[in-house]
Parts: sequence; C-alpha cells; structure tokens
Amino acid sequence: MPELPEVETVKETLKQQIVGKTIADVTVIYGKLIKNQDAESFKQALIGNTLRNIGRYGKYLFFHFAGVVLIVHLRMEGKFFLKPFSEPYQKHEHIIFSFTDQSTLRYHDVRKFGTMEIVPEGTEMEVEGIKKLGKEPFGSDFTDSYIYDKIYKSTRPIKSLLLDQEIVAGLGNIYVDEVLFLSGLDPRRPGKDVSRIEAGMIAKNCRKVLEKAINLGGTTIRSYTSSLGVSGRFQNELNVHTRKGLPCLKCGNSIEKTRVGGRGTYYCPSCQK
DNA sequence: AAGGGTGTTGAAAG
DNA sequence: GCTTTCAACACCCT
Repeated sequence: MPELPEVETVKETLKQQIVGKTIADVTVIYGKLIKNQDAESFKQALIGNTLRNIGRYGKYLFFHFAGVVLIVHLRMEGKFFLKPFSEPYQKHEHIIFSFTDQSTLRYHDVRKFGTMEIVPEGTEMEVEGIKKLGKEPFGSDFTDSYIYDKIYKSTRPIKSLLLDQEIVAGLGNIYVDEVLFLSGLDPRRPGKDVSRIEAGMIAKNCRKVLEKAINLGGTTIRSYTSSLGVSGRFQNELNVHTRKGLPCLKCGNSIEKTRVGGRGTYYCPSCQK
C-alpha cells in the first residue's frame, strides 16, 4: 500500500490508535526485515519504551520513542494491524509489538520487502536512503525551478525521474501516472525535453493529486485484505492508472498500457505528448 | 499451468 | 558519473 498518501493515512490512523502505549514485548518471526541489528537488540531497544509520536517523510514512517526512533518502510505490501493479544498469529505477520494494555500491533507483509531500523533519536535524517530524499511536493520551495534543475540534463524518461525519491519524495507508480496525465506529458519523454513551463505543470499537479488522495485516505487497488488505515477512496478518482482499454475521461480515446523503466505505465496516447 | 506482473528500492552491471 | 536491469518474496492472473 505504499505511496505518500497511503503512508500518510497509516501514520494518522496509527497516531490516533497507539501513541501513548508502552511496549511490553516484541516477537520477531522474520528477522530479515530488521536492518543493521539482530532481533534481540531490536527487542531490547523497544521493550519498556512508550511511543511518543509518529512522523513521515516521503514513504518512510518514524516511530518516536524516548532516545530512539523506529524507521519503517512498507515497500510493496507492508501493512499494520491492531489486534488483541489473544488473537492467533496469522500467516505473513512477521513482527508483533505487544503493548502493556494487551493490544498488539502486527506488521504484515506478504512479500517481506518491508524494512525496519532503529536509530538514535536525532540521527534519523542522516540514515542511508533518507538523507538523500528529495523535496515533498508541499511547501513553497517545490517549484518549477526545483523540478527543472533536477531533470533538464537527463536522458531518462520523465516517469522514471519522478519516481526517483531523490527528486520527489513520496511519488510512486500510481500517482506518477496520474500527474503525467494531468500535465499532458508522455511518460517516455526524456527529462531534457521537458520545458520549464511543463516542469511547473508537474509541480502543480503533484500537489493537486497528492492532496486530493490524502483527503480521500489514499488508493486501494488489488488489496487482498482490508488493513488498518487503508480503506482508501482515491481509486475512484484515477484518470489512467489501472484503466487500460477504457475510454480516456478527457478525450474518449482508449487508455494504453506500456512499460517505462521496468514499470507498468498507463497513459492516454492522444492527451499525453 | 508456467510465466509474467505486482502500490519499492538498492545493488550490480553496462 | 549516469542509466538500465535484476533481485529480494509470495501470490494472482492469464
């Protein structure tokens, strides 16, 4: 479930549900999710600690405890479920955080791509993969010039550039397709062939798409189970993504699917040049 | 019914 | 450097 709007939704939901709870125990079933640390020291860093707050940057979640921060990336299919202690473990539940009030937070990840890492408080922005993240599309410094400077020399397709987290933090496959549709740009167009004006359209449409998606609780497609905070409604607003063969909502021509930078890509051949 | 595709990203290869 | 391909893993769809 993980692009910026979905991660934001998870963050907000979890904030309401578990901030203030104290960890009584941690059960690590699949330890490979944990980076730079063994399961035992991971547990010891958390047991007895109270969750103070939850933050987000790009697609990363930050669980703030006293002295340490737990950094989580959901990758392709990571989900959190809040369940009573008595509930038996289910398949694909890899790490269980038990709280002193008998509730448990369970990390569920069919493909096991997600990551968890504990770092000292205050060092979280220096962590590999985070320190190089680009700007999020909110805020006055996310401008046509910011985008243009990042792409104007590149031969890579504009879609790949916008998926690059070092350029825009938080966009993923769904929302990039939507941003390029609204901007009227062919996803295969090389970055060097995108004008400053068009870069401005991209900046504006990133904000538009992400804000709307956040307000609707994100997008839920191909979800096998309902997960905490992931009953999104933005799937009803998609213009191109998942709409192969359906009429373009702007011009009526058929939406096509192709492959750009190894990713499935939906676009309208007549609206996007 | 085997093979390609999947909301991601880092490492390896060219 | 910069760009492209592939691997990590399990499951769904053709």
